[in-house]
Amino acid sequence: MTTPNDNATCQSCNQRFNSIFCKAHEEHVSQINEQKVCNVYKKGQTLFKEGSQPFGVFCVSDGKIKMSHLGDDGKEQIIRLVKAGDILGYRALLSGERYSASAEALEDTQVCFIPRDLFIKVLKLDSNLAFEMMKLLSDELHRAEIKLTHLAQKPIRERLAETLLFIKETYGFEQDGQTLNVRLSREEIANLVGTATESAIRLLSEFKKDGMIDLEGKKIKLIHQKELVRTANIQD
Amino acid sequence: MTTPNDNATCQSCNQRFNSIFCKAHEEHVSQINEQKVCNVYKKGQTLFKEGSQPFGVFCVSDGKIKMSHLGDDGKEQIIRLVKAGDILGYRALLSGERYSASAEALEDTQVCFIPRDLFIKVLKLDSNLAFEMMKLLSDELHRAEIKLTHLAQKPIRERLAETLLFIKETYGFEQDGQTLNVRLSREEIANLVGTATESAIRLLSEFKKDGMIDLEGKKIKLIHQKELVRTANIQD
DNA sequence: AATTAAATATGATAAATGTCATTTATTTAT
DNA sequence: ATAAATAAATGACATTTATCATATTTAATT
Repeated sequence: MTTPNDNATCQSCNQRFNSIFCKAHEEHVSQINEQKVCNVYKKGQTLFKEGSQPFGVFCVSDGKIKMSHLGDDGKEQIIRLVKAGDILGYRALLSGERYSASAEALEDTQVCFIPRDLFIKVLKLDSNLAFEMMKLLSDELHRAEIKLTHLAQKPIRERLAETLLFIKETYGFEQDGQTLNVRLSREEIANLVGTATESAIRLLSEFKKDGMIDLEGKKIKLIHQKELVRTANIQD
Repeated sequence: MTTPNDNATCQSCNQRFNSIFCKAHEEHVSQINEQKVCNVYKKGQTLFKEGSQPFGVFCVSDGKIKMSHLGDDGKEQIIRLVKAGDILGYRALLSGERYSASAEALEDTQVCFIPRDLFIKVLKLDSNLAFEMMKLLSDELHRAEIKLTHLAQKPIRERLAETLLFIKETYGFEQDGQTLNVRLSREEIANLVGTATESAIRLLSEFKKDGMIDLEGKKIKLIHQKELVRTANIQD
């Protein structure tokens, strides 16, 4: 939580026009405002767990969250990185299923909870919101399909480079314009890439040796982005 | 096209209540009926190509279609199997992007085309349809995320078994109750699993030797499903 | 500050999977 | 029906990646 956020009301929320609610009718926003329940999750805290019942959606006003599946052998696969302005928990809700992923705060995070019935009601009344929701789902589906293809076809080196660039796209840089604005363990990076922790560590070291990145504890600097892009070998 | 289908009108279409339009208002169905353009695609024909502009959505009244990405090195990754009652082309349309996948008929297929503006208009007016659409997108997203996790974590043997079961779920069996009701090349099966063609071939032979399946040209019989399920090692 | 625990790093090795080459079978075209 | 082309099968081998062991560094706890 770097930027302080007045999320006393949804109307005055920093993320008001940086969210799925950007085109929602004012009246609906105010209804959401009245029923929302705000909360802070400390780094490492769980918002919800795979297998539990969704009772609404979460709207992030500040902070960072990872969403992940637990694979059969207990290995975590991170499927989404959530940032301020994003909502989460909608997938299971709209499918009418239990959560298929868990959500955990990557840093202290401020979140508002919107109850199920209200969210559904507003979605029904506000076609702008409904279309934004469909666009969000479609975009996520696209991302998932691309990732799926890359997991099937691209070597780990390329996927790691791509992942670093994806983290940058999501969370951006710190003030220095180089350091990724999130702290992830090597294991988390591996679970994002879809590889063994040791392989991720090894390749990060290589990337450093090759002068593409710099490592300092959990800080990762992208010092030669062009080369990273080339390494990622992205066509789409 | 095994079952003959009177798709003269959407109202009388076999798939009327087996599609996303099941809960749509009659009036909207009739509007779609008036503007739809029906078409037959022969086996191997392309409905649309990755990179081209979507002008509407396709609704399958009979037949089978594969949707696939072309990976960077030109290798096909099959991301969806489409059957009668399904719609396709909605992902790109709702994202406002060009197609990110190509669609090709796996057998002679009957399809109706619904123009973009009408589809959007009906989605806007018919909240039941909009919710069905969101559910469809959410379900597809779920599937993609599970697949992504399995690609990252499960060995090919398990993924192949899972794929065979997935084909069964999608297209079912022939009259004998054992033969998968679709003809796919070994290469296509590999591109569904996310592996090299030779690996798919080898493992299919093993499955046969192990008595789980029977192979006869492109016919695949699941003769010991229980064991296949065990091999797939599915937890979710 | 000292101790313990956890995370990161690195080497050695094994296992999984892909690639290439070749044979055999099947399909398609003439 | 025969030839040509394509797909399937199989072996040999190379490459990639995971696993295990261990060392080193960093962070957490007393």
